[in-house]
Amino acid sequence: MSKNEFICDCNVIHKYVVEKTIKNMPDADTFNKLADFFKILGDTTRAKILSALDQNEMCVCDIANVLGMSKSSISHQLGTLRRSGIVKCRKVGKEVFYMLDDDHVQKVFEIGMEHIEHKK
Amino acid sequence: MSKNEFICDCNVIHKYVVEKTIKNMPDADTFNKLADFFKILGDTTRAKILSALDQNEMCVCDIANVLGMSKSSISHQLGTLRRSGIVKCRKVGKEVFYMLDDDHVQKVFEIGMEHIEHKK
DNA sequence: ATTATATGTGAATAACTGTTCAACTGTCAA
DNA sequence: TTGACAGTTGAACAGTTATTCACATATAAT
Repeated sequence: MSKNEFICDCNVIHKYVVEKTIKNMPDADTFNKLADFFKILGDTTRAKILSALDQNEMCVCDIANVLGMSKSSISHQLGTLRRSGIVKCRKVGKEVFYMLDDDHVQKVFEIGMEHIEHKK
Repeated sequence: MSKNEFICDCNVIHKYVVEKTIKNMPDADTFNKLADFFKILGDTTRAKILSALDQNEMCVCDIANVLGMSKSSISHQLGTLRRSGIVKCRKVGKEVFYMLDDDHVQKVFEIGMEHIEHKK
């Protein structure tokens, strides 16, 4: 395999490792979904929302009060979380109660916390 | 507690829940660090880099080839990962070999993957 | 010393994202 | 029906970020 078969502007130093690693890499679609999932968690506001919902289901107004932020901002973020399948909601009269859709989120959170603690 | 004690523009509907949740929320610094950690994982390029490094330690050039991207781009991202304490490196002559710093990253990745699979 | 190669980095650009604002929908109560 | 309120949403703005480009640094080989 010559250097010209590679897309990038490098020489190949460790051909075997490169080829083996390429072979074992998940496909692009998986990485996109995975990155999108972590991107959702990678925002302070959304992280706080999820932490709050991990304790109780709550309406938009409650969450806004817990976080000390506007309803609009929270609603936008809840929309993002809902479209990503991370929270779901139920409507009761004028209010909309949000809750975690999935317990994977909780697990990921816990390990993230462990990481933070470990780095202190 | 009157509505005026709250920062946001809402009335409080479920006072008990709000107060209890505020009491149990981790502090702001923790959320910032947690969000920063997930933000790092929430990028396709960095996710691919970490997935590759989970298989082998690799030099910048190898990673660039595995991902089909420029050395410069990869080096920038590795700098970000290094400054976040997620990867570390060792220098051997002209080459710099990168590796995962911490096995928490691997765990988080696995659970993220599970989440993706679960949602299919 | 000079050259080639591996990597790092600052500046610039383009794309993305979170919050605010204003307007809107839908529901309840009078 | 009218008013009040919970929530949603689109547009705009400001801030952030990923990649590219050009150049700088460091090491090895000649």
